[in-house]
Amino acid sequence: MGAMSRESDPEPRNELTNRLGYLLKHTQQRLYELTAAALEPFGLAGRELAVLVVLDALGPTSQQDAARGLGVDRTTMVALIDGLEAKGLVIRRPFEEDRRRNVVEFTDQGRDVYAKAVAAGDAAESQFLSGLSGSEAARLKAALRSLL
Amino acid sequence: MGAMSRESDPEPRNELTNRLGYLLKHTQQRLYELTAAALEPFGLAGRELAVLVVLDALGPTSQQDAARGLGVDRTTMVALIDGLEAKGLVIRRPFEEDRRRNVVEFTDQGRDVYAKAVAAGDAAESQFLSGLSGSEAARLKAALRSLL
DNA sequence: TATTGTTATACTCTATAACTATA
DNA sequence: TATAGTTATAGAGTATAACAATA
Repeated sequence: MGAMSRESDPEPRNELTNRLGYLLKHTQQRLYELTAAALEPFGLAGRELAVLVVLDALGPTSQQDAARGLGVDRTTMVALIDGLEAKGLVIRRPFEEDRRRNVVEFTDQGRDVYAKAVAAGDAAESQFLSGLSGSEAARLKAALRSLL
Repeated sequence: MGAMSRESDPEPRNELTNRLGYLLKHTQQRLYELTAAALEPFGLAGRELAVLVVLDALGPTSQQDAARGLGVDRTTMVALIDGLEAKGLVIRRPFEEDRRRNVVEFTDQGRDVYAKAVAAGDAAESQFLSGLSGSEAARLKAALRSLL
């Protein structure tokens, strides 16, 4: 068995799995795939649910603030809101006190879909974390939070 | 202070920071930026170092196996090896026992740059983790590893 | 028939620059 | 002068499809 005979052993990775960058990237990717599958019945992408979570957290909000809350550029938020609005989940309203801004808020349908989608997302997250104990999962989140 | 006055409070995020997907994506992104800065003096991108780590872990390897080890498609690996070969860090050799394959291996310069770059990458990772205790950091890695 | 490397191509996600309107 | 939203555009990073050489 020389070094060229690894085709029967696709995952040695002893070194890679000690690298934080590798671990973060691949866990993120796997959770993203799980979440995408869980959200598919609602016609929502993972990042669309993230926008709705921000809107829910902030209440009726300008696109700029929503973008800041999500950590993306405001030009990126335009396209995200376009998509959510096309699906009838949010609406843009003019903001009278500062007419440069829009107010973005849920539609009734949006609230309904959001409630179901966020539950499905949470279930996917729980399933993803099912190999960890409750306190291990909590410590994982706490550690990540403190790194940000 | 209505909901539209958040421009002075760019990071409420009480809900977002409880979502694992958000935490993973953003910690990954921040570490990636730190690592990219640390590797810049060596003319290496973060994912190029990752390829070199795989090559180091596997020894002289086919492109296909390197791709599997990194979790990318083999067509993606072609471009990555192209870049590393153009920088003189690795070479492709024909593999006589199976002439469909290349053997990819380090050049002398590649070994040298790799040693320095991986040290710089490790330093960036340590700095990123400096807010955690040693055992917290170890538990974080262990938790991520067990999720994969 | 299956696999390796390659190319051409396209898709997703994101940002930068420039514009309009408002402040 | 500065900010909010928008558009056009471009750049990463990635994958799919199709091909030649080889097994």
